[in-house]
Amino acid sequence: MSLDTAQVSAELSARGLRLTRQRRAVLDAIAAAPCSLSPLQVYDAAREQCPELGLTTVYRTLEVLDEIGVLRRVHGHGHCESFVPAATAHGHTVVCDACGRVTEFTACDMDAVAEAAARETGYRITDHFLQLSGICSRCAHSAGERSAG
Amino acid sequence: MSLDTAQVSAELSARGLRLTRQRRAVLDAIAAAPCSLSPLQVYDAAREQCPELGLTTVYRTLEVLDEIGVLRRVHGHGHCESFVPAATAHGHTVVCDACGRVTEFTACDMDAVAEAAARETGYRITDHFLQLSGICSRCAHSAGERSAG
DNA sequence: GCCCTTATTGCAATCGGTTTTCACTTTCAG
DNA sequence: CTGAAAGTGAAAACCGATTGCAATAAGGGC
Repeated sequence: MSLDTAQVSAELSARGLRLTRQRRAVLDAIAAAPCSLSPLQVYDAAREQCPELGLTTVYRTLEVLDEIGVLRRVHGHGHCESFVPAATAHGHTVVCDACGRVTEFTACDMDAVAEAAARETGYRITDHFLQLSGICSRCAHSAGERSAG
Repeated sequence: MSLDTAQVSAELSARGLRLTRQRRAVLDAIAAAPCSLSPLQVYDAAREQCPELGLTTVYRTLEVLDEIGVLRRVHGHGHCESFVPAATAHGHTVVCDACGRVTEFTACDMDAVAEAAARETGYRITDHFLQLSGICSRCAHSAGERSAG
């Protein structure tokens, strides 16, 4: 997914931070994953590229990368916190219940929902957290093949 | 909020479960709270009414009450899991960023959003988690008074 | 009321993820 | 090279959640 190393490096150094080998490994692990990863999963995956990586560093790195907007936190698959690459624009995520794959979508017409909710509750709505779940096309296909064959 | 003891008792006994002093304390604590409570907060609150209540029991009780639909889990205020009384129907929650108050709303036209997401991603959408956040009218008022006065 | 069965409870131990501490290493500017 | 600051890993601390287990309490039958 869209993880431009040069851009990340620029984002970091703009804040006096550095793109280290460990941070690169974390980034690569998340970019390569087909689904969201928990901190522990990031740790496991990134250690294949950087075996001396410590779990502490993973947590710190995830926090940094989330802060600068390179990663996005999602509530995924039983884990309260998992991480995916932040996509281009403001988007939401769909999680596949079968394989855990995370896909972003942008067709988010939440304005109508937010407005209706505001009318009903009297709140001034400032933010929303929306996450859909379902079955991705790949899993739907393989399930179809299995039940058909 | 709508926590009818008699009805809860019926729900429980229909499943061979019992409405104990401890469970009543948990229910009362959540019903009395103006916002969602984490398990630990429930523990603290309920112990005022039932000092010998154990934290273990709180966890087990929350699970039971969630299962029978008396409580609802929400993602609230930094806590991954908090609990509020379940309102009448299928609804979503708005959380006030200022005071933590949780209000349910039913105006949920997610079908359109889900359909758009399905078109865009190819997923078959089966479920959604939506939570809005903002400022409740009470907090909006007090903030307005403060800045105006 | 009493007895019996079974749900329920509290304590203490444990677990697992997260955070902190701290001494050491790396990076970068001068 | 040198110094300052960012970054790191291992171990310990932390903390919420879970589990095992013996004691307790609730509710039905009598």
